[in-house]
Amino acid sequence: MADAEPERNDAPKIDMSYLEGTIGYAIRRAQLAVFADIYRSFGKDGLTVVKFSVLAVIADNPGINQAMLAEALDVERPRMVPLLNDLEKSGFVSREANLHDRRNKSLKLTDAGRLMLDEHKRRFSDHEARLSAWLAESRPEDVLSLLWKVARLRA
Amino acid sequence: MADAEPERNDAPKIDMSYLEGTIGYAIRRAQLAVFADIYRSFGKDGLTVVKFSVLAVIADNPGINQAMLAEALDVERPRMVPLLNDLEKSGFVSREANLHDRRNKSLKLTDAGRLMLDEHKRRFSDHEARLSAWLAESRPEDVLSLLWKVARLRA
DNA sequence: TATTGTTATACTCTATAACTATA
DNA sequence: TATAGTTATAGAGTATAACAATA
Repeated sequence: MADAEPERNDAPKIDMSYLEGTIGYAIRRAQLAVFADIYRSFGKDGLTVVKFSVLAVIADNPGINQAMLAEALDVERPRMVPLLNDLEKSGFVSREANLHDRRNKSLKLTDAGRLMLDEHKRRFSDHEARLSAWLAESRPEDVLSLLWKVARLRA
Repeated sequence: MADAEPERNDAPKIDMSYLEGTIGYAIRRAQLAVFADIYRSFGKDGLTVVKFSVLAVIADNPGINQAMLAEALDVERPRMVPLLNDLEKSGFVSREANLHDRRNKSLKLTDAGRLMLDEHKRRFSDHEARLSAWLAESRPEDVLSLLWKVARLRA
């Protein structure tokens, strides 16, 4: 009943008390629960979280180049290449040559990309509403209990 | 200055306001910051976080089998095999045949495994002390700000 | 039939190094 | 020389399917 006890009643009796008392383990489980819930909202036909993030940043920063985008999202530059290849192939992002500095490519959303992003923002807000409601129910004060509360979102 | 603004002053001016307003993005960044800090404490010669978790669970549940361990840590059963192979090769874990049910293997820490675990628990507590001190400095009340505060741990 | 440990496969992610074309 | 995009590579992590031994 206490928020600090993240037990599942169907699980066998394994002593996890040490790990469950650490913020590191709690935040990892909480993050996985949140992402699982996001994917629940995105659905089978949905974008990955990373691609959604890429579209969201390009939308608010039209003309941004790949290096800046990678830095903003804290992923390595080489990671952006297959990601943007896919998004370009899907018709959501355009890569235009930058005339002022031909090393750069200027990233923009296509109309289809804008529609896809908006649709996923709607789906994302379903997730956020679910999470907010879950936390509003009874929000633990200490950090560890709060993270375990998040981790139990639709556990 | 406000806790809700996770800006880095060295970064270029990119509008990240949408993602930074979501718990999903904040908890991901917070989790990465926490793990980075754990690895800072574990050091170059240290275990991975997963291997540390495996040792910690076996220590408190001697004789546990691989399937139960996998379920407890929420990793797939096949993942445990190379993990335990490594830990066995390193001399930290023993896999004994279970006489009552010969499908099972009974996992135990070796003396070296116990020493390795204890050493890493000490290093882990350094991390936790650093994190606690960081949060005690000024702990934001709302979840989003709290996560961004965590995410800025040694950012 | 069901379960444990295992193998195999495939895809994603992370982290580097190095190449090319530009500047 | 430095930077942007790219290629290549290697190591983790994730997710499934399937197999042998055992129950």
